[in-house]
Amino acid sequence: MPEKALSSSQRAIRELRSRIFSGELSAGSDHLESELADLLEMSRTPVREAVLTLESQGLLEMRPRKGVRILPLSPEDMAEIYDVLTELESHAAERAALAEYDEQDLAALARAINDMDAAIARTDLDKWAEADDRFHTELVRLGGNRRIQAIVGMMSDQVRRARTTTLFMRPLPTKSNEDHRTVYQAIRDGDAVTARDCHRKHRQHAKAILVDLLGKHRLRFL
Amino acid sequence: MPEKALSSSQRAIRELRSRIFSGELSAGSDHLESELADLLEMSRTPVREAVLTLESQGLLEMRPRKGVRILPLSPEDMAEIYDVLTELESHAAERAALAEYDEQDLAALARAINDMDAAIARTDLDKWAEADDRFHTELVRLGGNRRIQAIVGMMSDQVRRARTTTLFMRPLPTKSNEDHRTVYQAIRDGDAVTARDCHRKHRQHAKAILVDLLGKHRLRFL
DNA sequence: GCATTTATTTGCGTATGCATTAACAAATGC
DNA sequence: GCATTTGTTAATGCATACGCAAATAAATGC
Repeated sequence: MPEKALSSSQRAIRELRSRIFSGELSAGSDHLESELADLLEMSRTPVREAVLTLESQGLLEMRPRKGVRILPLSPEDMAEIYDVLTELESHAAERAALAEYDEQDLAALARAINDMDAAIARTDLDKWAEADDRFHTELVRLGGNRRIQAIVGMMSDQVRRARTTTLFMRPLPTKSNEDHRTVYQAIRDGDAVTARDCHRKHRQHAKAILVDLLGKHRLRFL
Repeated sequence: MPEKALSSSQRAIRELRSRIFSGELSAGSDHLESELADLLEMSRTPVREAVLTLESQGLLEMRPRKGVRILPLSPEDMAEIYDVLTELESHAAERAALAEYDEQDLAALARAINDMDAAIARTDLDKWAEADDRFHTELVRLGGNRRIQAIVGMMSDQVRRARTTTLFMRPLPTKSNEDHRTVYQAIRDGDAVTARDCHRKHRQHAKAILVDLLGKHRLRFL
């Protein structure tokens, strides 16, 4: 229960991330270090450390004398990110299938799938997105490669911002969950090839839909 | 020619990296921030910023009151890294094949292959390793995905340390260059599937050899 | 003699101040 | 009137300083 006592730098990272995702710090905007320090009610030092970290994660960019710039994502960026996610997640799916997990181990995965079904039935897109996130995170975790987990985590963060915008522009992702179930069964049955290929197609499909959507709506930046 | 004037933080990053790769800062060793500051002849602040960056790149770890620890790489770590490299590089190979490059564009790739042949003929393993690096870097560059370039760059850095040790324990990589040529030809001919699959097998093979080597020599950490 | 508590040291986290440098504006020369 | 130069401002990069928390050593009680 003494869950407190997070260092200012860590808080700065969390706060800045959250404000970037919420749009409070919008993409493309410039901010001074001192401005961010005021905003978070701490001094420049921890803010600077947080900004350094977030810069190396590709969320923003420090430009001397210009301020900190929240990086906008172009459709090309989204395509790049989806390609990385596609390759690394399908590898994770393959590995998960080879790991001989039992249903117990896969419970979280199954729950995420069910939650998505439930959310779709209620047309609750936010809940669906949350469960979808959970599915992918859990899948990668089951893959067992911690470097992949870290990379996918970073890339997913960047996608998350875009999803807020695009989620309500696309048709209900009803078919998506069929893919999830197939991947789940393949993992449970130890069918590595199917797990890999199916998840790969799933992600490639998602990428195609997104890129198409961005093109249709002339969304050059997010 | 006024190529100078690099910020202290940037210098700290370069210096620390170089000293980590050279072994001057050996894996597993602990160092105080102030100690590193003395070593680089600057104050703690830029060192701290550099350490933050290198930590997010997985080269070291900050442990409060314990100092910064140069992370050792276990065989499991190497396996993880190779899996990431395998997936992302084969994607790059696929994309490069689809990009319709002409021989002009692929000149650097061809040169790297020839340099490897030459190095093998002279049994110059260092030169071979350098050219091999060049081949993979160029391949990923041709793939066109900048995020993949960044990730592969980071992972390759980590492998580099291990390679210094293992390079002289393995047989001459004569067969390796056949793979490189096949990939090259597939890219030139626009054969994406072959480029992808062949490079994938190439990397998986390299991983197997390395892991086997580490196991044989009981190298638990590098 | 061992354990628990207290004191001391040591290193990190954060703040603050100063120096440096780039951007912008104004002024002067052509 | 335009360009080049100089001056001013403002934001960053870096260093120093301080407080706090943790690890270790010392000391006291049992």
